[in-house]
Amino acid sequence: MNAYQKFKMTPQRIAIMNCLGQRNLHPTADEVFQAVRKMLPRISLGTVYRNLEFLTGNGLIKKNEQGGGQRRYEGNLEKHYHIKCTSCGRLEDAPIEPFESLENSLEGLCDYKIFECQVEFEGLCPDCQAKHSSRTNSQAEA
Amino acid sequence: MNAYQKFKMTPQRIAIMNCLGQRNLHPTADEVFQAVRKMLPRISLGTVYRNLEFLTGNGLIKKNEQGGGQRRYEGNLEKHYHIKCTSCGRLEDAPIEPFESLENSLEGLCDYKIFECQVEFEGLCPDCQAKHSSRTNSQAEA
DNA sequence: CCTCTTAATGGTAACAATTATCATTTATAA
DNA sequence: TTATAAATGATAATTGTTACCATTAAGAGG
Ligand SMILES: [Mn+2]
Ligand SMILES: [Mn+2]
Ligand SMILES: [Zn+2]
Ligand SMILES: [Zn+2]
Repeated sequence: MNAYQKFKMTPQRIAIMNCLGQRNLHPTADEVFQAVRKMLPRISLGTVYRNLEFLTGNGLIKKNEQGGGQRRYEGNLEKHYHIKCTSCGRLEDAPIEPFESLENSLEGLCDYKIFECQVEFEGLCPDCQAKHSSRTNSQAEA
Repeated sequence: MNAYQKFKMTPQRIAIMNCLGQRNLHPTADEVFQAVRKMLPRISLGTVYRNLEFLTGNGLIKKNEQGGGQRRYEGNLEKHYHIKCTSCGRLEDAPIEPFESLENSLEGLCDYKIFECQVEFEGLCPDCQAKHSSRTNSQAEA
């Protein structure tokens, strides 16, 4: 019995899972809503929020709460780090393995019971670097 | 000339800075508002937001956008990691030094221009551990 | 001291993301 | 079937944040 079948998977939940199935995709609730309503035109945004929460709570997807803006969700359950573009908000998986030593580094150093360690690199994506340098150039020209 | 004096520091801005002066304190905008209005009863929440943004933009304080909930601010400008209690939301500084190797680990591995690396440990604070175990106990008793 | 100019403020309305509510629909099981 | 419970869609409410704008405060000459 696969983990999937332990839960009541309604058509709405399946559609949401499918939308998150691909790797390195981190849509917001509204982006999931827009994608899913192509298959289920009558689905409501509330149902999307409710089920993103349900699926997260049951460990079928992951919620990404970092970043001031909207919450993001993903289907990639493997431990990994993220890179965020501070200019356009783009979020993607970082192409490195998690640091074993980092995860355990607080052992015995504080009274918290640590479960997880979120790592998010911040920088400029290639597109935004291009935009930024072209803007600098045109300013120099003017 | 101290960095402070390069900017017009209104009484409101000074009060906000004072509120953030202590280490290991990460109040939300509203918590800053509540604290500051004890000194300046006529200050408005909009002014607090506006100036938290101003002070962040000028590097006098730091904004903490991680965590789904409210934004948090702090006066501690040194690079450091955080621990967040997933139960009560408490946020504090992690008692370890940043990992040099982590910060540079993406060098040459992606096309982003990386500036920063945010690290946030997640777990249960001592208080919430106590609450949680006492609840478990009373369930066992019942 | 007066103006003039500009920046900052307080108060409030608008906004966007998320959550709550509730009547209706759907699934499950006696 | 009928009964029961869970999930949904539609929409209202809430929350954190931003935008707006008339008023106030601060400087810079004169
Ligand atoms: Mn990811
Ligand atoms: Mn801190
Ligand atoms: Zn970008
Ligand atoms: Zn706690």
